[in-house]
Amino acid sequence: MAATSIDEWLHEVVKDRLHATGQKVTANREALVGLLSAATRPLTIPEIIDARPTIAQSSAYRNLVVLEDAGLVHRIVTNDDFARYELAEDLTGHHHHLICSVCGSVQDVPAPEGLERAVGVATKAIARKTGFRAQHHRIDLVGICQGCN
Amino acid sequence: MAATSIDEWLHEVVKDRLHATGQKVTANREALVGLLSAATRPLTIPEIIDARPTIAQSSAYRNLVVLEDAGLVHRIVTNDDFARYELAEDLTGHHHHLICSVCGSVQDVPAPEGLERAVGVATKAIARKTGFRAQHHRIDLVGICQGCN
DNA sequence: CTTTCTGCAAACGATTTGCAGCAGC
DNA sequence: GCTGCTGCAAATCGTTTGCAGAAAG
Repeated sequence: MAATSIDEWLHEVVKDRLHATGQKVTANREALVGLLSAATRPLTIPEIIDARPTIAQSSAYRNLVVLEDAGLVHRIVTNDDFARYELAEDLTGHHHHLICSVCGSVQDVPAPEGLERAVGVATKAIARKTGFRAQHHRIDLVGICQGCN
Repeated sequence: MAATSIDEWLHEVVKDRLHATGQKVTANREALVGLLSAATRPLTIPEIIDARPTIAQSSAYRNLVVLEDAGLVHRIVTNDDFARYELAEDLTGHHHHLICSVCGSVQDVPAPEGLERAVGVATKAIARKTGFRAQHHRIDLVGICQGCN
């Protein structure tokens, strides 16, 4: 089965950004991007290793750093034991996270437009008052996920 | 010099909540709350130990867990090396965080009213769509602080 | 061919924990 | 006085790193 055009586009982007930072395209790196791209939520290292046991844990950590430096991957830290990784937002679209306070799971949710507008307004007001120049923002809803209800 | 009435109220709350969870009031615990209450931003363990070198590091970690379980303290994890601690929001008022991507510092900022309203609307819409029942939210602006400009 | 990646195993470092003595109540 | 806190030092565990052989370009 041929790859979809979206996958081809993604692999093109991966190649470009890796080369731009002087890195090579390898099977491990493509597998990592493929995994993250297929997930609808940020993944932990154990989840990644479970899904691709042939990737050594140290290689996973190392490559996720490389991919993050290349601007392809974003690392998220919650109160959970493990960090989580997702594709950069310019590849997935802007979104926020629903974090379950019971089971610790993290779920993606598209950013509501009204909320984004309000953040923009607030950001400007804060810049005026404090001199803080925001580059981006992060909104988490913490609560109880459907599965834990 | 007598303690201010606010401090007395705070110590009363600390006593009540510690007792409610079967814990004792100790000098270390009061010192920790006092430090966090005086700060206008969440503090790291090194900052806390610097300010009160008589508290053993392990006691600081242990007591912050106790205070968190008592609902007095809130633990925050950023991408920085250390976790940060602040008083629970029902003691300080609802606020958000400005996180500097250069120096890693974290600064408190009061929650703008319009933004809170938009979050409330978005939360309801998300609950309807996904079944996620939000208990609270967290908004971080990531950017460059005044000092790093 | 040269440079960079990979896997293994060892190192690192923030946080946690066991234990013997001290303090809250 | 009994229970639970404190400090010290050792253990834990997610993450990072050194090194020798393998792959990318």
